[in-house]
Amino acid sequence: MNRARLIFHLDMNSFFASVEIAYNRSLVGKPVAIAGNPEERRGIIITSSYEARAKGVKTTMPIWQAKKLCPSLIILRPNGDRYRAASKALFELLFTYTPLVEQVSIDEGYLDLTTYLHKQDPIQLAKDMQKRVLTELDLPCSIGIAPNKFLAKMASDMQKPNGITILRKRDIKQKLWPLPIEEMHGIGKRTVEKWKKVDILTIGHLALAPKELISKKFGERGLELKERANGNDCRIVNPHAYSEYKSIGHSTTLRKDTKNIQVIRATLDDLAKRVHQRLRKKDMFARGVQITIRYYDWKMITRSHKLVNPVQSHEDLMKEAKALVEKAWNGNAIRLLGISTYDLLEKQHAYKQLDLFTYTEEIKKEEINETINQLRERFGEGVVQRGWKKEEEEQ
DNA sequence: TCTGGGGTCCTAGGACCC
DNA sequence: TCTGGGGTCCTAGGACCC
Repeated sequence: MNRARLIFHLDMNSFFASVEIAYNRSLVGKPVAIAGNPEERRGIIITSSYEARAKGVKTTMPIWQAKKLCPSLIILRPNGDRYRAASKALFELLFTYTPLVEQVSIDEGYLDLTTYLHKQDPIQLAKDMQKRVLTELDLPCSIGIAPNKFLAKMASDMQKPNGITILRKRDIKQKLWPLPIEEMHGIGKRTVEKWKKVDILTIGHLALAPKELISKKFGERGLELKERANGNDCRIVNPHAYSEYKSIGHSTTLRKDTKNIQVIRATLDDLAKRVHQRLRKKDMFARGVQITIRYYDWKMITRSHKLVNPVQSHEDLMKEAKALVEKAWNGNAIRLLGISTYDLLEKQHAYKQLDLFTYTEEIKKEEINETINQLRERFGEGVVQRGWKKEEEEQ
């Protein structure tokens, strides 16, 4: 049988807020929140420090509501460059332990330390890692230690901030199964009620539920979750997973819901420009374009289109997006617009593909010319010309 | 004054081909 | 007159996560 693995899940604690506090030590111990434009309606809480959370401030809460709960709340605009720089430093640090680091998002990742760790105590190793992140980057984190990704993820959530939690398979009955079903990673608030309806209220209920019931009500996905609830998860730690972009897009909530075609067009143009800039920066082309419309009533639709030739330019993206929006828009007031690209190709592959296209066109032309020459040789100029003429007429 | 913006993955139906 | 089944691609929608 396979040897048991040793997987760490490292999760930064209120990452954006912690980075801001690391930059400005006068914020230490204060309720800090990161939020979008406070003057506009898109001003929602993105994340907040533990002092703010203690007052009830939560992610996605509108600013005015957070202020009501915590009048002394210090609100900061997000500073993406800072967070990306901190994230880069974090993962560089993690890579000093093992090359088997899989970044999952800007602030969390898995490490496979199975071969790295011969005799060393995993808890000691985690303590060392956590201490280095804290002293070298001024940032707090929690670490989960387990034989697989799912258990490591659940473990890192159990103690925050600055926790280290070990979750062995033999611990799951006691530590994992009592948790309410909504705390299971992979079960969101949209399906909680569906689980509860069949009397699955805890992770333990899921683990012990009859396979037939799960399969019937929740399909393949449900069976997979049941396996995980039993502590089984054989997904590997893949260091390349994060860099392989599957889609690149932008979306924006408009200042006001609108039916104004000029506003819609200008917004699309801006989105197309930004998507183009990101594609160009990554040297990528897209073979698919998708638009998103969210209406005033929160109803959302998407329309997508596959392309024969990969695109990257602002103009091409705008052309595709505009056509999709014009076709899909039902005339109701629009709240949000988005453009996304998918089926991405790196530049050299895109060129290869374009070249191949040109190449086959060339071959076709050559073949046709050759045929004409052969006809000329056999029948003389007149016949050939009549032949071409005839074809044109038919078309 | 309810509810951002970046993503991934899964499902289901229809078209089309063999 | 009736009429299989599998595979792939495309599209739309939705759940979920950070």
